[in-house]
Amino acid sequence: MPELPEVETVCRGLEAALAGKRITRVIARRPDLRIPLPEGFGQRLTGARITHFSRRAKYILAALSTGETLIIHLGMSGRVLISHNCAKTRPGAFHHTQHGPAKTDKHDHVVIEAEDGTTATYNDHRRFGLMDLAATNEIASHKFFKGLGPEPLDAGFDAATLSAALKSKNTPIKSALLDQRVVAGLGNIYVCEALYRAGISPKRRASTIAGARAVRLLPEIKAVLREAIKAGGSTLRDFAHADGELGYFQHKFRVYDREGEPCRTKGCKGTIRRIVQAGRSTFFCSQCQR
DNA sequence: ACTCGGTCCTGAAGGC
DNA sequence: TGCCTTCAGGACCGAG
Repeated sequence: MPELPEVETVCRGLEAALAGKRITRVIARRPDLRIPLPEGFGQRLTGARITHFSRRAKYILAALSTGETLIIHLGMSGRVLISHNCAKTRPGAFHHTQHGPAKTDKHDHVVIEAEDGTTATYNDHRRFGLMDLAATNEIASHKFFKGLGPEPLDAGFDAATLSAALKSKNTPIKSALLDQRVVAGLGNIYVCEALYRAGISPKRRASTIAGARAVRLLPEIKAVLREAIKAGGSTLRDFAHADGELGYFQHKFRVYDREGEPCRTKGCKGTIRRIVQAGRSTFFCSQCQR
């Protein structure tokens, strides 16, 4: 389930592997991802040089020398597998990058090959992900991006900003934080984790978070994201986590997927509960989250 | 304008 | 053992 930290990790892996290189070949085995690949997808990419990769919310943006930007969303099962033509730089930890030609998985939907033989293979068994191409100077007004809220790790995202966004919201805070218009990039896991760290009940109305509770919540959102990026990034040097895995951070979940297990807050006798909010699982401790 | 539920997809896991 | 059902999730879309 790639959320902001996983997407950031994949993005850094792509930057290290492909930035500055020219695309020499594109294979679109399966054009029907969540939305169809754009018209002329392969032709528009082939020959282009990738200037750099960046991330906005859960989207990866690859700026191209052609004036277009390749937009990638990993959905919930999307991965990017990187393989190098040179055996010495091959990570080896992943079966997809063993010696010889990489084995083609039936969910390898798009393969992008660079001039030096480096390939990035987009694999997505549920096809919730997507790729699109748009003019770089129109990205900000592109439908995927125009309604997005602030980046949670930007310095400008402070308690006052969060407060203002929550003030008029009548949904539970859990749902509000999943709303990409409020803050961009959070998903189910990190919302649960941030609320737990801040000691705030996911059931509480978002409007009641504005003010003092937002001051408490804001640094926890930033902290959990930074820690998760660090966990992903720590294994990035060998590109092992350019594939969207959760890195080692999944072992650090304090509430997510821990239903029935004891709360880890010191002195708390609570048990982690699971409830469903807006069709999504929420994990929390009703003892120390108020 | 705002909120909610349904939808897409398929592999994993649980039930009988 | 094996079939069937259910669940997971991000973002969009339509209904209320």
